[in-house]
Amino acid sequence: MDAVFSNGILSFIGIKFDARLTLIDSAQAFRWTQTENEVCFRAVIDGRKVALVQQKDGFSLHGIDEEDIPFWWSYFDLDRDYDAVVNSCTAYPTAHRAMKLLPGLRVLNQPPWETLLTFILSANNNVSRIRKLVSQLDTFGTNGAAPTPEQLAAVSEEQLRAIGCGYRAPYLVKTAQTVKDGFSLDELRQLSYDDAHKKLLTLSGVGDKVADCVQLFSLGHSEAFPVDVWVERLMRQWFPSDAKGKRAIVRQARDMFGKNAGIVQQSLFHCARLGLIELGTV
DNA sequence: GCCCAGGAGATGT
DNA sequence: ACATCTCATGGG
Repeated sequence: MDAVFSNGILSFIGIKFDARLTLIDSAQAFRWTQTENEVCFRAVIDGRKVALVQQKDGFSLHGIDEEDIPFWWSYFDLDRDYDAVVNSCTAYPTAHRAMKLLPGLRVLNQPPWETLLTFILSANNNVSRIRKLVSQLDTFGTNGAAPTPEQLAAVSEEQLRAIGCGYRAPYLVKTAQTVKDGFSLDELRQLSYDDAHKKLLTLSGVGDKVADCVQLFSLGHSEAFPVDVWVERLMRQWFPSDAKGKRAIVRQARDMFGKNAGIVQQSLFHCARLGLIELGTV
């Protein structure tokens, strides 16, 4: 894979990347919009306004600063060898098949605070509405960026209900206050998966599933295995076991896939949602 | 009108 | 530790 930077444009050539799938359909990020003949994508990530163009053999980022190249390198998870992940799950044919069906799907490393906000909003919600709520929440931020913990802590529960947050409104206010008061999300990167998970559970609106999403999509904890209604169904059908609750399913998946559990989960999730692999109704 | 959505929190056992 | 209920909101 080659990376070339010139005049605010950073191009990655020779890499498998499906922009539509990774940035929008995969439901791991909710800040990207697709425009202009379906090859251009735009977003404000951690205050950085960027445009991404899908190329035949890679993608390019427009309007970025040279000093932010490491940020974007991490964001798009360019250090990970996805072929190695595919090869790591040959013992589980359905997982191997799912990985091969979606070769351009990557797991992003997003800014933790933004990620925490979006997945608190995700609770018992659907993808299209999560995206609208994230967009609405940006009205409390600056220049299209997500509100900072300080900005959000200054917003009332009533204001959040007014834009449609519903019963998640108090969760957002409390967690914003907690982070404003010194809870460090970045420090969680240095902790083990289990220790970071326990700390995340102390935040309002964060349970096992949301914690796993934050760990997988923003803290580099690739062994995190978020179990939502889709993943629970798919695990019971494609990998039958004696696992009773969701916690047991998480343990099962981590036993099967180890450090790659979260990466594999993304492909399984999308194959189920898109119907690429049959998922009956039980 | 009913059921569902990348669930969490409170309560009761 | 586990089951059950409630919590807004919009879309199918």
